[in-house]
Formats: sequence, structure tokens, C-alpha cells
Amino acid sequence: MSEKTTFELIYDVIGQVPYGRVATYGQIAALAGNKRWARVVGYALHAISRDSDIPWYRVVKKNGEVFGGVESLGGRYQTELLQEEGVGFVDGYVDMEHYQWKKVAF
DNA sequence: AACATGACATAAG
DNA sequence: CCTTATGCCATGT
Repeated sequence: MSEKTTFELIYDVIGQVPYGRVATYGQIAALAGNKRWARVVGYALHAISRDSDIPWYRVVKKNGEVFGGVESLGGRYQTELLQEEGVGFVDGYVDMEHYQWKKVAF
């Protein structure tokens, strides 16, 4: 059986998020196949190993908040990584209006 | 199988 | 802005 696991589907989608853009948990879940996997997306991200190629930092909450909030250690690191890619922030939250990844239908 | 937990989302007060 | 409550689903015990 070569069915992909839920985690693989999720990692697959996260890997599609382009440079300089972010996606929400719910968005990742929906693209992975089930919109209700938002929490599982978080679980999957938590399970990522350090030297993984997965761009975990491009995943944020729907309101633009980063992991743990901008005041947390991880949140500040994530904010830094995203700003390096040119993602704009407003009061500690990602400017979703301009930087959320919109998958374009070619 | 039951229960608790979690890097979420939405609604309500 | 805050807390509760509910829905959701994969994992760990």
C-alpha cells in the first residue's frame, strides 16, 4: 500500500508555499484534502525534525499570528525568518492581506 | 476502546 | 481584548 499518510499530504502542501508568502493552518489543511485538519497541521508541524526541509515558518494562524505569538521565543525567530523573505508585519502579526499565499489557478 | 492533549477555527458572551 | 464552548482529527498513554 502506497497511500500517503495525512502528515505527508500536509508536508507536501507546506512545501508548495512559495518564498516570501505564508499560508494558514486551515488553508494548508484544505489543500491537503480536508479543511478540518487544521489542528492536525499543527500537530504535524510540531513533529517536524530540526533539519527537515519543510518551511514550517511559512505557516501562521488565520489572523496572522506566528507560532506562540510574537512575544515567544519561537515566535520571534519565525518573525525574523519571514521578514528575511520580505514578509510584512503589522503590530506583530503578518500582513495577511498582502502576504498570504493565494494559490493561483493557471 | 477511553481519555487527554494539541504550533487550529469559529462562535458567543 | 478576554475567556468558554464546540467541532475537528491524529497521537500518546
